Amino acid sequence: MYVTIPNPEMREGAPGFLIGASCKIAETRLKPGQFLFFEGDEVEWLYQVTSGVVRLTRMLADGRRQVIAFGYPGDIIGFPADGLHHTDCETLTDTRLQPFRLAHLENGEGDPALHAALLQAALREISAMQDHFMMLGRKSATEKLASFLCVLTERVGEDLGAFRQVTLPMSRSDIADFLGLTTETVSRTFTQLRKAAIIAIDNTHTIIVQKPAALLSLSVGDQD
Amino acid sequence: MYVTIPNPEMREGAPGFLIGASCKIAETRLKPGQFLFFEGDEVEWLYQVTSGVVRLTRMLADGRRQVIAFGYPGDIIGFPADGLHHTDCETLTDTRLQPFRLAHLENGEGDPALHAALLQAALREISAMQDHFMMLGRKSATEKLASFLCVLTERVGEDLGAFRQVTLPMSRSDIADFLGLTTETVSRTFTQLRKAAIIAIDNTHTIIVQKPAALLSLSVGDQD
DNA sequence: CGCAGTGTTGATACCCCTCAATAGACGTGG
DNA sequence: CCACGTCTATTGAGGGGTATCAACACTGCG
Repeated sequence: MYVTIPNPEMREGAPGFLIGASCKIAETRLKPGQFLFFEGDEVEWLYQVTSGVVRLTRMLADGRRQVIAFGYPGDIIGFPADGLHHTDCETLTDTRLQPFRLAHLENGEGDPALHAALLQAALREISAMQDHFMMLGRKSATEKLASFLCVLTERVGEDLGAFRQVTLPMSRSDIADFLGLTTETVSRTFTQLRKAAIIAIDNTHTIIVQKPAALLSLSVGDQD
Repeated sequence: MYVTIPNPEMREGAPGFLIGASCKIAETRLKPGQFLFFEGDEVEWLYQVTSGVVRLTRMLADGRRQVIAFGYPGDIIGFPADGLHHTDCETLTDTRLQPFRLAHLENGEGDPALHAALLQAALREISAMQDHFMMLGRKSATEKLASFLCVLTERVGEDLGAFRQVTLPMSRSDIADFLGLTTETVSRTFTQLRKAAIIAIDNTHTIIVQKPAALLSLSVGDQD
């Protein structure tokens, strides 16, 4: 999931869950902090997140890290290049995953609907990553964090009477490495949004959006 | 083409040219500055660049632009999401393109080899974009430009006795919008590399790499 | 020759990073 | 239940890298 350009109509749409008839493989269950695969591993399975959240990361030789994406329910992860994983994948919460054979993407294996769904997921991934380019290359810290919160609130937020609440299972440094910022800047930007009464911070990992419209404005750079 | 992480072994490899038996559609020829498609257009064709260079861009409402990729010979462009293009595509030079029906990616249409090749191209695209995330999110201006020049030199550079020469058909502002910088910073960084005698600038669009090793060092942040 | 577009260079501002200290959250063990 | 240590998050001070604004040079073309 690339948390980038807020869109009230949710262009991407939740891909829905693929319960192909030919899918007889049992769901995988993982506890927080477990690794599903590492960069360089051979790809045998794709996974659709059923519940929970995972984090895809890539490292530079000198230790700099980039969080490539967060995987939320409905997202399909594990697409290979040249047969190999090019990211690490770690769970952030209790997570359930539905595995699919890579062959289902590559040749369908007798389930054209599943094949088509996996291919569409890969293509949507490309488009979503393009949004994220814009985020990383062209947006300010405030725009980045506002976009991040907008999209997450829209997709996984819970209604709370007048407001909307969203749980952030990832650390500040995960958010920073996703948005191309430092933890300090992320923290300061949270504080700034809180002081502007746009959000409230119930606890570190629970955000209440008090002014969704203002947050959306900030995310597209209307003002700052 | 995502010009990102220099790799002497060229992990991605040139995808090679797909001259599927079932491909009877004539090559498309375009002059510089022509548009192949726009964001929002319906996707009917994928294209493999045969010769020339194209530029894929995406715009923000306020005019900020992100160059998503440059398409060099061998690259396949035009992957849709939800049936639509999500970038504009403009030629930078005289360009020849081999069109492929989208259906060849979606269901093979009787040519499994072509189907597989197009799918692998899409998957490699995902991996290459992940490299570009690292570039946009975590690299300095010098590292960005050095990486850019390293990869381009490796892939489309010409031997010139002891040195290597590369032609840059794109403008400084195209490079800036690709790397998440301003034209001024790109220009200054070029000057800095020239003054360090790492590159020579024959003319604006022709670079001679005098110290490839030094350029590679800069690209991975060994020193600065 | 003159003009427009592109690229370079300079001066300055400011956003974000870096380094550092403090505060808060969480788990463990007494 | 509290004391303690560790890890994460917040806040502060200061500096650096890149953007911004502006002027000038270069190139191509009518």
